[in-house]
Amino acid sequence: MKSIQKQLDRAQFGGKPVALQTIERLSTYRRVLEDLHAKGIQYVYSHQLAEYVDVTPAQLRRDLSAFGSFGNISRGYNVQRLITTLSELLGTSNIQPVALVGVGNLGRTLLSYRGFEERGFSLRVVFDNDPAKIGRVIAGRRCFDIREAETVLRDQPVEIAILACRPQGIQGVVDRLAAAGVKSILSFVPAIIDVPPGIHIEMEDISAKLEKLSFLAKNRPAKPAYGYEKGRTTM
Amino acid sequence: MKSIQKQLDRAQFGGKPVALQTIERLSTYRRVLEDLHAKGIQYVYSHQLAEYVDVTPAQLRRDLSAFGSFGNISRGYNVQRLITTLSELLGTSNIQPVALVGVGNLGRTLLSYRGFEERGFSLRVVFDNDPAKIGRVIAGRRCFDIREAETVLRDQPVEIAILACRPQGIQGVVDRLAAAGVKSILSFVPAIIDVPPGIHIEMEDISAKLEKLSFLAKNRPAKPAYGYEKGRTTM
DNA sequence: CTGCTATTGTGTACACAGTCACAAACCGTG
DNA sequence: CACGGTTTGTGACTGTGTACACAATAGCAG
Ligand SMILES: NC(=O)c1ccc[n+]([C@@H]2O[C@H](COP(=O)([O-])OP(=O)(O)OC[C@H]3O[C@@H](n4cnc5c(N)ncnc54)[C@H](O)[C@@H]3O)[C@@H](O)[C@H]2O)c1
Ligand SMILES: NC(=O)c1ccc[n+]([C@@H]2O[C@H](COP(=O)([O-])OP(=O)(O)OC[C@H]3O[C@@H](n4cnc5c(N)ncnc54)[C@H](O)[C@@H]3O)[C@@H](O)[C@H]2O)c1
Repeated sequence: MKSIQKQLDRAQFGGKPVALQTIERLSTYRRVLEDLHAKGIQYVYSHQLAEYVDVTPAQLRRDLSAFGSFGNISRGYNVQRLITTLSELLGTSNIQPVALVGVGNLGRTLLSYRGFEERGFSLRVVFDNDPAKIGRVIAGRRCFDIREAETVLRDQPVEIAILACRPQGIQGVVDRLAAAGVKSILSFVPAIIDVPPGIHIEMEDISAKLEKLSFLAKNRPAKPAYGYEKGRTTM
Repeated sequence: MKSIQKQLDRAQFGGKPVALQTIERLSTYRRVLEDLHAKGIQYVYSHQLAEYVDVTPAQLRRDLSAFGSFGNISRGYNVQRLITTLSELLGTSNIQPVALVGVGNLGRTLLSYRGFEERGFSLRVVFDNDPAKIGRVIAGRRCFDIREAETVLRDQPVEIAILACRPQGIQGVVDRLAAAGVKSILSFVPAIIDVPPGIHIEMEDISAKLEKLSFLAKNRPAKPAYGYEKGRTTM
């Protein structure tokens, strides 16, 4: 019985290492840019966009510079073009199929959520291990036996999977998905998992986030108003 | 229109600054310790626990040392005692009431989830702004009008709230909660929020995590097998 | 064409999380 | 009682993410 926290703290792009935090900020930039685009704004300066995202302008420019030069030196960044660029970097230019394992309460909620499509993802392939669910159509998707993952994903390959099943036997699920070519996994399951080589697993432990918030609620910085600035949070 | 990513990257404990990542690891330690406890293990060495969590033993000891000295020098850490200590630090020794805003698909899923109780949280107070839901009892909780937040939370104070509502008017919701004494907020809503002073907001943007995973799936490190060790992931 | 202003991209400096390595403390054993 | 073995807690160091500050560049006005 083991587990990890670290697993991979750097990504690669064009041979150069990129901080994972940079990738996470790209999502934020893209979302804010979408809002600006919806407002008809065509160009934006780094200091403007940076203020929206509450990041220093230098941080924003440095983040982008890891992938190339996208700014016009005295017009700033073309909103439309930057959105396209970021989408390409994140791999969401075209809508991307995603697999879901576990069609319980959480799984069904995710299936009926429309927000994913807007961000370039589509929960297309659905698995479970409950005979009562296998073969049935749930939220428009036919539910497959998890044991057939390799077969099903051969016809309809996916790179990303979401885990919303019970902890029991989850290791087998992960190994199966890895064998079927899945590259990345988002897990809502609070269980310890051996990560197969070449796979990246992202944990979404809601209880852990609550614990963090609980700590912060009880250990507030002693001096509430000293150089304090109203912060902002995105998304 | 603004937003943030940073907002607060250090916590405080006893006047000393503590890295936020340390807090997050405490959750992991506690979870693994619970498993060990369930197995009847009474003492554990830092190098053992560290291996389960895939952290260096020094990291583990350093994390704990930010809060005191809990280890017996040649017996290691008392599992039971360390669980208690971590629970106290995280503020989950006694079950803690949490408010939920928005009883839609996601909200109802969270309400019916039993995992929170096991980790020391209880979704007790429920709000919405839909007249069809206000006053009704949903999953055993009576649903209140969000506009009455301040009144309701005066009788039943909570420090933590979860947002599972629509983005529209979310700023008003946050301000109301802050005025009602809420200290920490976990938001599933992909919207830009002005954070009132003294409040901490944690974003849970599932689409952003998928984007990160998409990037990693497409930009895999060039050399798959070079000094590679099978990693582990917890929870 | 020249000078002025404003912005991008980046070399450099800094701060800090994570690692190393060791002194101090404890235990068991002979 | 001494001693080798083992572990904790922590000073010192390193790696790296972020911030600063400036050179290079573009536009524009006169
Ligand atoms: N519901 C929530 O709000 C919530 C919140 C945080 C985390 N989680 C976690 O998400 C997971 C799912 O939660 P839920 O409330 O939907 O549970 P659930 O019991 O309602 O649904 C679980 C589903 O997964 C299926 N399943 C179980 N084992 C499987 C396997 N090995 N392979 C394929 N399918 C399998 C079951 O048949 C069932 O349909 C749990 O691990 C839970 O801890 C849930
Ligand atoms: N459902 C998912 O899987 C999922 C995943 C990620 C993020 N989210 C986000 O979570 C939020 C909720 O998602 P959902 O699928 O449950 O939506 P939903 O429409 O089913 O439910 C939203 C609920 O919030 C209530 N509400 C709206 N505005 C409110 C306000 N100002 N104050 C109080 N209550 C209000 C509505 O009356 C409704 O009951 C959305 O912002 C969504 O983007 C959902």
